[in-house]
Amino acid sequence: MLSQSEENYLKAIYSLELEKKTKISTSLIASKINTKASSVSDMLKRLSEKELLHYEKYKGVSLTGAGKQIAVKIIRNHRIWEYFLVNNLNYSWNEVHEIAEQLEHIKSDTLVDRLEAYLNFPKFDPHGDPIPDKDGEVSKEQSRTLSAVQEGDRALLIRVKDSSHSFLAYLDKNKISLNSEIKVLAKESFDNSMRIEINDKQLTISHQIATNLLVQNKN
Amino acid sequence: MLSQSEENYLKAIYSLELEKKTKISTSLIASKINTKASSVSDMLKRLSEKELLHYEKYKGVSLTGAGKQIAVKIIRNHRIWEYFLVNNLNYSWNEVHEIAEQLEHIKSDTLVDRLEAYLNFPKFDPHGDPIPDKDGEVSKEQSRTLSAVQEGDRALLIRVKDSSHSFLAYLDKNKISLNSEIKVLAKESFDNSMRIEINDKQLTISHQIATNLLVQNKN
DNA sequence: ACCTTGTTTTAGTCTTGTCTAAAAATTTAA
DNA sequence: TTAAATTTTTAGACAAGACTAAAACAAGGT
Repeated sequence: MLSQSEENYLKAIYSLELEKKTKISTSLIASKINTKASSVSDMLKRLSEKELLHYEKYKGVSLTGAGKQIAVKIIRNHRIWEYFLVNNLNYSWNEVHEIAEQLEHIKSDTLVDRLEAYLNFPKFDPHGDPIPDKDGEVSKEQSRTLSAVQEGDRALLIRVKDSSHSFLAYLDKNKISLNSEIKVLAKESFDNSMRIEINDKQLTISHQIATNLLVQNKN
Repeated sequence: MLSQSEENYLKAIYSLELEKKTKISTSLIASKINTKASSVSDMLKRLSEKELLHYEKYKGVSLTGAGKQIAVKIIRNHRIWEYFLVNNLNYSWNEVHEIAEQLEHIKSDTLVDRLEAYLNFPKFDPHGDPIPDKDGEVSKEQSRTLSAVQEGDRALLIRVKDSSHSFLAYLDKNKISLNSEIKVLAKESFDNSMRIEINDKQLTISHQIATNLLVQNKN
């Protein structure tokens, strides 16, 4: 049985492996989970003894199959709990992260599966992130960032890349919500900002914002 | 912010204060939470520094107001989560304890209150134990143990004193469930066992069992 | 190849919570 | 009211997980 701390390391390493294509370094992990490189070093040793990751001193790490499986399970737990908090307990999408960070570590062979069934097997969490099924399979949807959309085109906002409180609060303030249609009115080539229309309102957003919004083609 | 361990000590001491009228000793706490007296001694020192209990060496402990408040909050959390697990996720009453032991420690100012509202403010958990409200108030119902019921009388089973897995499994096996009417057919004065009728079945139960079943008068 | 810089690891310390063994205090009992 | 038995506390160790400071290593530039 793993500790919460160990689970958090696996989760962090997993998501780093997805976002960076390179080997994962000690300091990268340290900055991800807000700790010191020396602490990470200690933990990597422990996790590699448990065969949850491959670790060669100074060479970086990669998760083993077993490690990946646990990481996905924790992410699954997290997203299902977030769905519950937003849909059933009326939390808004920027309030749920801290609570789900705790709930994801509850140890039970059946709890999350039953919760998932109770919620009718949701496919995506409140931020549009896909919920892995019991076997860790993720239903892949093809999406691209809003910044890749051509001038004049329309697209459907289906997911946010950044789930930080401040980003979500910005979106709420500007009435940008999932499943809204976005039309790209103009792109400024100088700074890559863009003018968009969403829910009948016009708005200028920076490149930073646009790369954190994931969209699908309108069907 | 308290650790889970600290919260568990407070909870244990609180329930000992309710069941025993005497001062609570180190070894009593140790046996309640399955640890060693020396560990308890250490923890009592820490908790009394935090003003959560009164502690004089060799003299036993009692909770302060602040300590009691925290203990009640944890118990409230526990019972609301148990209610959710049984009523919404279809767990049976003997499966929920371990999971609720974890869920009760989730830190959030709003989570349990919202869950309580979602569940429509239940007054009792699946074992018939009363759920304290937000301010720690418990709606007191008057009950007595089944063993106090006179021969020939009827009563309503409203609560179980022992929530151990084995006791609950025994009750399930014998189709004894909350809110069933029980008629006391005969009492054996030699060993205080009794013959009862419940749900149209007759059954002989030991004194031990009878003292763990709490009943109310039939109205 | 060598030096400088930056990253990673090691060594040693701290805290929380546990344990065992031994000492101190209390209670019981003769 | 002393001695014996029991309970409680202290002392010292250990494990997990974090930190700081120092040492070891890797890499890039010259």
